[in-house]
Amino acid sequence: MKLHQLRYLVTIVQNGLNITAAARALHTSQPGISKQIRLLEEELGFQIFEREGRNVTRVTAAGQAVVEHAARMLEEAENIRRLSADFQDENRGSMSIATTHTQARYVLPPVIKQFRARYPKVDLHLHQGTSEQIADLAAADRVDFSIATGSHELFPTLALMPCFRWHRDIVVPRDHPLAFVTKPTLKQISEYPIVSYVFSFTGRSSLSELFERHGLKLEVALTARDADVIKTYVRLGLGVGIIASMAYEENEDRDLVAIDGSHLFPESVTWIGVRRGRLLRGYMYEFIRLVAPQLTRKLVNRALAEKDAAGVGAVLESIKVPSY
Amino acid sequence: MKLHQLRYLVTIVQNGLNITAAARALHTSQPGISKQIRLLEEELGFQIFEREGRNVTRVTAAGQAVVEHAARMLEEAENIRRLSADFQDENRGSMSIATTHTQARYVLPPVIKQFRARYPKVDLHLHQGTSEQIADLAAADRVDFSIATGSHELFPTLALMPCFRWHRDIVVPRDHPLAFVTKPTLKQISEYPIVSYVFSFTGRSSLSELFERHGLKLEVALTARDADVIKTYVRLGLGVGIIASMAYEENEDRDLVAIDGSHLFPESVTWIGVRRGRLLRGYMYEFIRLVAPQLTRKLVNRALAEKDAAGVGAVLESIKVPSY
DNA sequence: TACAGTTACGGACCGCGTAAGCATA
DNA sequence: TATGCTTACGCGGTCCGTAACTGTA
Repeated sequence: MKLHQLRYLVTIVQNGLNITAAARALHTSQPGISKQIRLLEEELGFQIFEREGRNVTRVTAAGQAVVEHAARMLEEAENIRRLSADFQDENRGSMSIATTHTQARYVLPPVIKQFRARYPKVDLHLHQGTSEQIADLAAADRVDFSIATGSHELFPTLALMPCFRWHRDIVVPRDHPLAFVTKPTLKQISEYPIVSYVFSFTGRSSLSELFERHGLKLEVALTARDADVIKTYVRLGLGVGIIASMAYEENEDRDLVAIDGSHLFPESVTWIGVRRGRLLRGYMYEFIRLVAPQLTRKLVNRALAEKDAAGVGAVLESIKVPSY
Repeated sequence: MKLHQLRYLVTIVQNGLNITAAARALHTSQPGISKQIRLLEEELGFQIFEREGRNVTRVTAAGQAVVEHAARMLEEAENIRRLSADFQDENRGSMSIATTHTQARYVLPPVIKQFRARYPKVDLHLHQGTSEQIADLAAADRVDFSIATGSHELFPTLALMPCFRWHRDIVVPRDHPLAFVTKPTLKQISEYPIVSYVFSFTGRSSLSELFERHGLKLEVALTARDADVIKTYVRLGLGVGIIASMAYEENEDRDLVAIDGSHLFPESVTWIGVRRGRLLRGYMYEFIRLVAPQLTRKLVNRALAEKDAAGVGAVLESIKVPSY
């Protein structure tokens, strides 16, 4: 049993049992992989893959068990390499983040700016996507961090740590009737068409449900994927915008009025997720602290050492999560 | 980074930083190990060992971290090999048990007999010793199972699972005055010298303390390490014996009377311990069930998957532990 | 006829063991 | 002088890439 045989094995599984694809991913030749897998199967004394003719079609039950142990071994090997990188030059390395539009556009810029100033030699990679795309990247271990809101169930392998709480703002043009109301009611808002996020209208605790529960009719003028688009159409007078409070920018949005909607809409929490059991580079702890000062190195380590989401929850239960 | 380099590394640590000893343990040459360690250090970019002249004297902080990750990798590798063995011939293999005299002499014989009948091709190794010796064997991962009573704190890396509860018996010759008392009091017993286990007189909840709490004087005639010796001296009329209930044998001990002492002395629990995170062979699950039917395969797996003793405790909290 | 995997082969590399060298107690 | 680690070197095994072959959609 060799480490690279195990690496081949899990890469084949990750590539949908396509050996050629695995070979490309590993920058090596396909025959080499085939042979090593055969040797491994020979050594273990049982088939890892079921084959139909020449093609690999399924993982056997025994094979599945091997793959799981192998994956854990490779993860530890990766941890040792990260250790090595940290001891060689703790200021050099790379860091990849998958996140949603709101975080990437409004929350992260000042964080990234500070981080870059402190660690100029760290290569940064930012991937923007939907929750599902972020989950895929995280599941494939293609990113170091995931930063998003809600949807805990999409990220079963990560330790999700709360960064900050935030609420919704109602945004209207300066001359809009609502601009003169300090604490509008749902009923007052329902008199105008709504412009908000697509995902604010799906699932439980959606805007639609909220209005319905109050016996109000909700007229949706437009659903968008990000606050920039929403603000644009609010400016055009299409309706009343409901956006994340972080998305209202004092300077750029002077022509709009943001009204605190925390008395109307449920609070949300932005979390940062790291694959459990991972070893973080020194600068990664610093990055987390820039996003969420309450997440100390010690706390993060304890959370990452937990073996399931429930354990992580227990560790983080008592920490104070600031408002944005 | 190669698997065998990591194996060399942890073996050196296990052998007190003596490379020559590690080479002997690994059945290979000392220069080979030295070289591989140097290569590993070169690859990682930092020293794992501190050296004074030519001798290895300490593990560096970074090295310690590497050793820990490496140990986990090797454990997983071992798990894969065990998987392999199980799929090749699930009835063949080996199994080693470290246990105390009472368990080895009175509890395990019928268990082992059944096990041998079911799995004749499994090599059995039984190591008898004190709690401390058992703990050492378990810590060095030299045995598959530890079976003992009390002293949880000696076994931090094991998952300790309760097998059965047992109490103490008072044993006297058939013609002894106490032989005619069904439910003797501590006071009645204190009128005779006591013959019992060495360890029954040490630590908290010891016999001495028990008698003292009741304002009684305890006269110790003899302390022994096992019940066979105790019974022998009880036969000689040296005093009243206090032994584990399992140690009274209906057939062999007809000349003695055993009086249930559960109303006088605290109850004990015999547990079986397995290193957490280990993969067990099929027959090992069967062995556990022979010792303790309530420990199902599923339950054992859940216990072994926990990451600390507290987690194991939580998993096993609700199971019913039979009396012997 | 593409595509995926196997078989065959030569070259490069690498780990092991032996033997000799060096430092320390 | 014994112990323990390093250096040097040759052998054997192994892993890789290329190329040719086989089976399948």
